[in-house]
Amino acid sequence: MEKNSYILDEHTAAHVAELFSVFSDTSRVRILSVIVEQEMNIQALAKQIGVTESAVSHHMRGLRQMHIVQARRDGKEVHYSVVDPHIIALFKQGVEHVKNG
Amino acid sequence: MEKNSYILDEHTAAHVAELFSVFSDTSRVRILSVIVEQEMNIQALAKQIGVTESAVSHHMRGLRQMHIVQARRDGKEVHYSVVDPHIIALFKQGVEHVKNG
DNA sequence: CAAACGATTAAACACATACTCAATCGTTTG
DNA sequence: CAAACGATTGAGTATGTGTTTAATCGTTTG
Repeated sequence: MEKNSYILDEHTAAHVAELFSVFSDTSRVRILSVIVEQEMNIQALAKQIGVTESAVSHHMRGLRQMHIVQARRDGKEVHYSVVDPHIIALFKQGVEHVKNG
Repeated sequence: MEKNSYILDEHTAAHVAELFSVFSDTSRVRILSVIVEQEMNIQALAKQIGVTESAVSHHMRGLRQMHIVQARRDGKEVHYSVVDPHIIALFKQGVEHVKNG
């Protein structure tokens, strides 16, 4: 058994960090807490969170690029949701940890 | 059933974001990938990761303050490790998600 | 087809974060 | 008790990130 067999290589570690970064901002956490349960459009999210639609849209671009959210256009509105069950599970596990002390 | 019952309040969301921030940096992820499995001192970690001891120590201060790591002094050396099983599980779940595509 | 509306984008800014260097602390050991 | 060694801290810096404002895009509707 190698002595240093555990450490993650830089490349993998960077990806892990990138994944967790998704959940490392208060606004994004609030956005996700909603669209993990039900899809919602930019405007409604902006109103609930208390930031501009622009800010939400910026977050959504990042989340889209990371394949965390799915967009569905319906007329003028674009509805976002989270589909990947692994992502949902990871997020909820973090939330539960906080809620249970 | 309330329409907006899902959204996390700002305070809770901030704590969730803070928790996930622990895993949102490449160096910290590499540090944790080691001390989740075995305790290790600053110098050895610095060597493995390729940063200064100072940098590792700075990370450890943050991790200590968040109660993520435990320090054990042994002579001149301070050995760090992760003990909370919820934290370990959360971290490993993120790593697995990355490793399995 | 023009006005309205929701979403997106770009630019600019404020703030946070990770790092190194240098100085200092705490412990051991010659 | 002084030198050595590992760890910590503070200062300074460079880079990254979240936000807003203003302009523009895409779709619907009067």
